Amino acid sequence: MKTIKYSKQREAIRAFLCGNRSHPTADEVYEAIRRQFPNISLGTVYRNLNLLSECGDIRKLSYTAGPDHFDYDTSDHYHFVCRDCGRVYDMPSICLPELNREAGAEAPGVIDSHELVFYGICRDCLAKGEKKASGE
Amino acid sequence: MKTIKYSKQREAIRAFLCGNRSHPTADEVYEAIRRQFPNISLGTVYRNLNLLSECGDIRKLSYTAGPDHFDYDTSDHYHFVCRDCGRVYDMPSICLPELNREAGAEAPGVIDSHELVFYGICRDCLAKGEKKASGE
DNA sequence: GTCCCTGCAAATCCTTTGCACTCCT
DNA sequence: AGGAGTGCAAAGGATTTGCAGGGAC
Repeated sequence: MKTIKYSKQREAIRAFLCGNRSHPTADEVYEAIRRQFPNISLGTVYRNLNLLSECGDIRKLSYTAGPDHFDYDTSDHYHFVCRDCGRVYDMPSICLPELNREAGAEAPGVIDSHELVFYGICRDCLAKGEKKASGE
Repeated sequence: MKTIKYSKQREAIRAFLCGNRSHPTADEVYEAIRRQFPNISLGTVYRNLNLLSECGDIRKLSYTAGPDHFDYDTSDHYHFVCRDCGRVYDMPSICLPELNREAGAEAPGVIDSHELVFYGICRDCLAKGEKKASGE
């Protein structure tokens, strides 16, 4: 088991994620932490985000071709991904044990109980799409 | 509406995908088509895959940080993604209208009925993992 | 003092794009 | 002829990695 030493940069990253419910990307974390540590590098942010997710302190969400998102909430919950803007939302309070049982029986492997993702278009992007369509 | 002209490269790509149930990546398509058109370029493969998916002839599956996968089967069905090897599998014959209704009611947007993805570890990778674990 | 962590830059992976040329219609 | 399609190479976004110096223990 690898030893982990204290670093104030890592604690700042952890604290930022903890107080943030929006599943920020590495770049968003970088921009936020930079206000506190102007010299921090993006590489360090990536290294720490990966470290924290390997420890199980946070979850790394790789659900699109775009940038990964990071979630401080490691409890079981599903996500919704907007195909338009790439944002990741929590799927509120949906618990589907019968789904996992039913799906698990036919799946080509073992499904992580909380690794279920719905894809669609979020309300923000729907609103923008309608605005654009009516304007043309 | 943009005019689309015939190209033998595109038809070869379409034919390859049609006869392939494994959701190949652009690179896998490239390697396969190269046997028929040794001078085809990866850029052309990407352009045609995007063109075909814009036409609705195929589906582009962007479910991980790794390479996208392409699916000739455009009918409604769900997918399983292996977090280990990145492969995409079909979820066989699972139809969950009650899931879409229940989930849709609380979702932060409109869910595409067939855009539901289960993440986990596939049987192949489970087998490899066990082999590696027992060997150490 | 040792080893982890950092900042920086270069490298990597996947995908898109600009350009000159070719092929379809 | 006109414009879509091609091959090639360069550019692009996101992430990882190598290295020399700095900090935790």
